[in-house]
Amino acid sequence: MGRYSCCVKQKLRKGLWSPEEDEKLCNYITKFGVGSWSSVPKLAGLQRCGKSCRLRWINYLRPDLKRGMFSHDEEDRIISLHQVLGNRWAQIAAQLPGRTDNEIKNFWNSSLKKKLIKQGIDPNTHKPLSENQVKDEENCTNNTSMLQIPSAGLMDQPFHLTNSRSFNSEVNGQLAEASKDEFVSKQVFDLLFIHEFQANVNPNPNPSGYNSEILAQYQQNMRPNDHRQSEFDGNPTYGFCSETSITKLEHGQITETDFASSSTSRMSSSNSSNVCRYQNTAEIQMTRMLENSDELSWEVENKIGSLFQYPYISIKNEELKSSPRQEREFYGHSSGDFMNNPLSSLTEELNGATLDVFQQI
DNA sequence: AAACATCGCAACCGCTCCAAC
DNA sequence: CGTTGGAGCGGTTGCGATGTT
Repeated sequence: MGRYSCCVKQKLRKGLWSPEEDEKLCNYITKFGVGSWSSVPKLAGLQRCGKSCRLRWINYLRPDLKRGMFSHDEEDRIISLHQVLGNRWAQIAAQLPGRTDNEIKNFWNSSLKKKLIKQGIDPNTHKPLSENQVKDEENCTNNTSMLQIPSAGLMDQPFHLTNSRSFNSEVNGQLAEASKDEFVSKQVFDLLFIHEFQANVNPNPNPSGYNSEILAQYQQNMRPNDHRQSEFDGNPTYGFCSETSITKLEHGQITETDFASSSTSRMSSSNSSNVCRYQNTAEIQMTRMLENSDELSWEVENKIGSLFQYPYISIKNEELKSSPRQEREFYGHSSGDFMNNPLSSLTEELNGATLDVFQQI
């Protein structure tokens, strides 16, 4: 049985918004703020559903929205963030003040994807494409969101996120789809790489997969923070996990460190103490990983590089506004770039370290 | 100039999550 | 503990603008 949209059900207006409707919505929200979206249309005198009003406000009418083309900086950040987050547009948008998830999603699908393919990079995996793949990618627009997570444990069994609700495990070149329940639940994926990474460097690896105790704790303790808290605050968010708690392994126990509430997630201005505090937090994370690791692949290293790059890029943005050349040199994924990172000592430490992780899931 | 193809963006749809009851 | 409704997310669609033949 199909579902009817709320607009159809209530015989409400659909389609493009007229300037008059925009004005009504703007006036209402400016006056009364956003309360319950479902009551907004009625109170604002609009023949629309609340959902439609919400979308119109968020994607178009919000005063803090940036307009116009994406800058080169934004482009780079989207690509880098997508490499880590996949199609989690809302989380990507949270790192780009003034941009909406919809806008970024459209920009990705219409422009960035093609750009990467032209550069010989698979937009899904962010890995180099073979010649045949380049042709295939150019010829067919495969909409499947296949995020290969190139993290350590997935070296032998790469994972593909086919969509946000299921994922595949590739074993010996064969894709075997499994429901999220057969694995560890979507939440674990939502913990993002660092969580995944840490879950797998637990000191008591279970050869059959994730340590069930740790996983249970993950599922119990960890969930992405409500993004609503940061969506409209107007402050740029910094730090990789601004909307996601991050965990530490302490004596086999998982404790929660809320990035959003730490100094790392938000900076009102450039401030060196923020750098230090971030670094401290990162070091806690990384040290714990190192304590439980022996070796890291280049993939893992790159991943970590990407992971810790964002906050620093943000800081650099503030610091290097007057020096576009330096700024430009910093972006990207080369090791040289990362060497300039205050966190570079961490990556140096990772070289030659061993990681006994991600045997399988 | 007209017809057709392609592109980009705004908006919609269907789903999940979660809080309230 | 099940149900309900609101909010939000990601995928998809529709349509106007632009380019090409």
